Amino acid sequence: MSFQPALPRKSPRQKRSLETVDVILEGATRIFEAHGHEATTNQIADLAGVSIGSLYQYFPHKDALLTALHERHVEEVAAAVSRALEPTGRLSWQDELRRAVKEVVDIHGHQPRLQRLLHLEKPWLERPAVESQATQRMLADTRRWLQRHRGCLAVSDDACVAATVLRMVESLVHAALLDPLPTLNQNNVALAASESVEGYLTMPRCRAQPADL
Amino acid sequence: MSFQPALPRKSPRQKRSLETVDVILEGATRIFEAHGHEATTNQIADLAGVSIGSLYQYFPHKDALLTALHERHVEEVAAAVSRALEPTGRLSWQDELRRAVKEVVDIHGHQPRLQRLLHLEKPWLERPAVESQATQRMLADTRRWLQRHRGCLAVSDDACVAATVLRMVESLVHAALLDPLPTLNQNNVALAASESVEGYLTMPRCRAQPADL
Amino acid sequence: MSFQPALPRKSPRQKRSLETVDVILEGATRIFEAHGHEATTNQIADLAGVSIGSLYQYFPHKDALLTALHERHVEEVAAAVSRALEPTGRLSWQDELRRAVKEVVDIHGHQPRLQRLLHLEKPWLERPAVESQATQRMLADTRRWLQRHRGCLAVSDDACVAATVLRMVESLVHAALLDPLPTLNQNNVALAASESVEGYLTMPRCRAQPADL
Amino acid sequence: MSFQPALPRKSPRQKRSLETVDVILEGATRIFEAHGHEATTNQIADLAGVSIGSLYQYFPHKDALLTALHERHVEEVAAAVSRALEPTGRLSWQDELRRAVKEVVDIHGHQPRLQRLLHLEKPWLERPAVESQATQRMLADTRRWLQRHRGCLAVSDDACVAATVLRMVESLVHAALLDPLPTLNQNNVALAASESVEGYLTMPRCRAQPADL
DNA sequence: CATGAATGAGAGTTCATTCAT
DNA sequence: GATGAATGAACTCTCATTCAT
Repeated sequence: MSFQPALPRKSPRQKRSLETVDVILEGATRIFEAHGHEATTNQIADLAGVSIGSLYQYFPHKDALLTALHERHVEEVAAAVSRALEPTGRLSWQDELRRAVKEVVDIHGHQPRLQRLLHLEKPWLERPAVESQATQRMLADTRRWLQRHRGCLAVSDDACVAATVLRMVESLVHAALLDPLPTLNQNNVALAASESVEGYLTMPRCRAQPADL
Repeated sequence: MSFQPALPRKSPRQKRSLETVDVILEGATRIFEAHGHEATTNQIADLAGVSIGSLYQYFPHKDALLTALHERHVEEVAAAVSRALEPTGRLSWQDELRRAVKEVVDIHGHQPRLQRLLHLEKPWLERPAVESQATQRMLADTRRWLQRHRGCLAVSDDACVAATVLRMVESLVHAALLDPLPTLNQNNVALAASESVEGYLTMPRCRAQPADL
Repeated sequence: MSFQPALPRKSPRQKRSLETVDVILEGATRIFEAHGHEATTNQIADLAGVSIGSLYQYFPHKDALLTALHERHVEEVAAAVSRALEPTGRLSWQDELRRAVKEVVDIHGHQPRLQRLLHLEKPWLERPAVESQATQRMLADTRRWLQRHRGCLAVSDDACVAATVLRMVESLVHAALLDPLPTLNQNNVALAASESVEGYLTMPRCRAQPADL
Repeated sequence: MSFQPALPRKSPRQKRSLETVDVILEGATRIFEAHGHEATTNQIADLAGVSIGSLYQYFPHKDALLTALHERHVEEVAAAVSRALEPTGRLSWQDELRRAVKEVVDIHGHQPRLQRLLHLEKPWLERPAVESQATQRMLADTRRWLQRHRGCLAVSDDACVAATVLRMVESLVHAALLDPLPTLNQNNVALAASESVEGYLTMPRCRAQPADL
């Protein structure tokens, strides 16, 4: 996965630089996961075995670390979704869906606290191009998948449904992993999410609008 | 709605005290909404028009403010859901559902950033009893509603479905308000959420488990 | 023991007032002993079962509490010394001395931390008249005792020797109680102090001054 | 005198760091002497001409400054005593004693208020190893001195007598410097202390225990 | 390029004291 | 007189960031 830190002070062109960036992000992952937003840049540099000065060589400020981690995460999810929704020919649309959901659940299981942080801090981070690109890719992949199965699904507004589906999965997964209820936790999110989406995609689309809301 | 601040240093017994607590939480709401976790206790006290000392007389530390705000929010949502899901006789289950979703959307529309903050910090706040009580109440209300409409819905595992439904609504609403996509934003969350839930509740429950995931 | 608080805002003329003052000083003793200078006026008022406002009715500021406690202590020591050094006729001067030392040790054993605080903060407290009076009394008592035993002791400069003797006892007792060494602690201060004084009082007074210091 | 700050956050490895530590302790000495425990970490940093951040890089909290100063003081006294009690061959034991006492008096004359503060806080400071080592050294030096003069002194329990002697000197010096009486002040402590010790060391050791105390 | 000592604005919090009730 | 809610100056300590070495 080719990766560029957000607004890097200096582009890591040499091999050692790339390793340094990696080692820093590794440390950042661990420290943010452990301490949330309280994590300090010095802790991160220490854990990474790098001087604080070097850290600031590659990341101009603390949020750049989160931005970079967020990019990585989005890329990872987008890649997984892309893979899972590729046409197989062998699987039913339901199974393809479940496969995709399972991938997403797995990815989010690793660093729940960091995920939460990324997810919720997002609006205040500088959004690098790569982020929306990945999002666009996921939306496009999902739309293609919907179209491929248009026979079974009878969905009219592709774009809107794709967005809703992605959000449903993302949201339920985040919620279940980070704030589990006795009856909705890590073990059954995947099922619940898949079922929700299936239900949503197969519901009768034609209904009367509600009367007096 | 009877309200108790989390772990108050000194329980406010006199009328003046209660007003002080209220005015502080009012200020906290506004400042947290404006500045997120960067909000300063001094800013809050200032906006509330009380001295910083008074703030600390009722809230032993900054997080206690968030805890109290969280309680209030949970109570508010629970009350709204309870109200919306009450038997009407006049409305279809779909309309009752939409009414409830709309309430939830409205509540979350007020202070989106604060909501996000509460959501982010929640797992590290001291959870007061009232919180889980409200959650329990919502779950119970939802189960009762499911049972009332069991004719149309044919749901087997009440508890699990109720939790999933609540989570779907909460999650989609949060996501759409706080990280809107072009095709899934404030204007159509309510619809998308209602549709998702409807789909989920009406999907054919009997299916073979997937083969090779 | 008739007692007047230092600079009382209002003289406690009525019985209830006297009780209040007493109860406050009781609380102050316990809190200062437990927390040293960190003790807060609110803690003291709480423990005394009195409102903070009432405390300030009788003691215009925090140090006034220490001043009052110091007075009480000095009075107590002076009274004990006075009693112990009274002519008995039955006891040798050594035994009278030991009796006095023992009294002093006993008094200081009660609240060592408070004693230390009083002793070391003393120069920054406002010295009420009663304090130096008590000190004068002790010095006078000691001089009288020296004179009574002048046959055995052959002391020339009464005043200076009396001061030194008092200081030796006070100092050794404080040091041994508050910063005990393995070989000089609560159990043997009394003996060590008595011996020191005995040695001092019986040493040959006529000596050449040191040569080249 | 090799010196280590108490529990340093970061051990100063470079020359610059060592200078910083020194300059901070210099400032701390002056400010504590001037203001007692009211001294402010910011005042100290200011006077030292370093930022408050630097201060906290080497001293994890305010008390660590006192701990470090205490160490320095103890080391200084121990070194002085050691030097003064070294065998000379030329001087009588009385003169050696007086020389030692004079050294101790001189050291304590420099920052009386700081000495007092150290003495007051001592039991609540974290005692670094160096402290008790210095104390042990002083005790050992004193015992050796006692033994060297055992011909004149006929002391049986070395350890106990050494502790008592050290305490006598320390205590009298503190008392006279910090709470002088008209007849026992800076000018004659040295004499009074020496005399006390002489008397103590030459008193007849064999006595009957007191009858009825 | 790497290092890590230095920076300092500003955060959270305390507590002696006042004064309206 | 008694109460205790209110005050706010002042404190300790943190941590993102810089820059001389």
